[in-house]
Amino acid sequence: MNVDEQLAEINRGADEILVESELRKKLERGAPLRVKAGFDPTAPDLHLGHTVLLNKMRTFQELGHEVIFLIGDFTGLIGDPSGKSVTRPALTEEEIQANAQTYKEQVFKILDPERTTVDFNSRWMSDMSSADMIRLTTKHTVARMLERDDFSKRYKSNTPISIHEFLYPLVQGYDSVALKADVELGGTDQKFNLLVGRQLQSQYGQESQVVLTMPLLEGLDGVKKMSKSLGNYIGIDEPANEMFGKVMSLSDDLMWRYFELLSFEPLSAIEGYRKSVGQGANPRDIKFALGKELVARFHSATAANAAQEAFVQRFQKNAVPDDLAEVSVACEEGSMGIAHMAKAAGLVSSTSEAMRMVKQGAVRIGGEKISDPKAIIESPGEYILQVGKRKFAKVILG
RNA sequence: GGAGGGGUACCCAAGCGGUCAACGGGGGCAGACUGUAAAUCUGCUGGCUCAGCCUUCAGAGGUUCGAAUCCUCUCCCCUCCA
Repeated sequence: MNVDEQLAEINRGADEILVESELRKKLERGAPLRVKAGFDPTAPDLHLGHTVLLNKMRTFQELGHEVIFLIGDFTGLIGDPSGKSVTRPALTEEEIQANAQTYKEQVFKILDPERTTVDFNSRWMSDMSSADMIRLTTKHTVARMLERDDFSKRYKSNTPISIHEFLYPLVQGYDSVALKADVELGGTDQKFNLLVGRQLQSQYGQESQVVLTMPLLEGLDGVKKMSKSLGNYIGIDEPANEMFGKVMSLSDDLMWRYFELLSFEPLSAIEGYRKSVGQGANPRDIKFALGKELVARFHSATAANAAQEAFVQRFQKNAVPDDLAEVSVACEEGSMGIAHMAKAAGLVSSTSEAMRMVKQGAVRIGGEKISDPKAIIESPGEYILQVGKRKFAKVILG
């Protein structure tokens, strides 16, 4: 692939490339580039938001470059303040190790293991002497540090900034020095940190890395960025049906954003989808395609078809799922109140909630709606119990 | 070290002696509708042996017939001054 074609691939979906002419120069040398991306070890599970970046890393691999998946286990001790207006609590050593392990297990669903180096920045940071750390801090100024958006905001509004927060960009930047990175990828929220890397490299006498930022993927709510802590995510380890269902729960508008950042389909195909919806096609069917593509990527094509089929059965035809969980509920009195049964079966978290569900008409037994919160169910017996549209169980009373 | 402002349900945020299981918003859940777990509308959102009862308003005491609301002490957070 020639340089122009490579650049086009690299550009797809990217927010910014700083500086593109430098990237071109690096590519023209023909040697594999060292492409680095750092991951914060806070989230134990990768979600689709992370894969925006991983997909781009994969693109580099396909173009023959070397990718370094850097786990910021040392920086995790600091806690990146990016995008937050408050200091984040630092993680413990144990938490970081456990999370890092999970990362390793998951990234190869997307990345090619042959062309990936997994590294930890504690490797060079843990043993850095205090003197070297001070030398590192001489490479940057407070004024420049305060250029960073959230620092300057906090500074102006008299919100505290801890000294150690200044170290985060410096350490991340130093990682690029230690790794002699040619390119660093990151979310748009990482732009400042990535640029510090460029600066430090030249201070340490290296050629500066090229910075490539990717947009942040919005979570299921369509507003906030996808994150584990906000609960608005689709994890790449989730069961196929769950993943498919979550894709279907995206609003029709948000679906396009997901196509843009997650789909591997050519841009022209996506444009075609847009047109067809404009001409009256059901957005649901386009969402099916997206759901299938993603489920196929993380599970298999078979699983993707099954997931769609299950979805159609359950929500379009109101069928009871066939992979019903069986729950045995002990009952000595010969009968049991509906609310207690739902609670015992684990479909609701409290009997109070069960009562509410019944009053709202959300509870069915064998397809029959139960409207009396005090309904008595005979024991022994087997019942298909349903709470809401999504929670089912085969309850064996006895 | 000094001065001041705060800690209320999942989150934000009212309340400032009884009518408070606690306004409002967000989130979540449910129902209706539908072209989907989209959108929209409506309801619910501490627990229980549920027309009743029990435990909540940072923690511990106290005043009172009665406190989230008043008093005392403790813990935590924030701002300003030094």
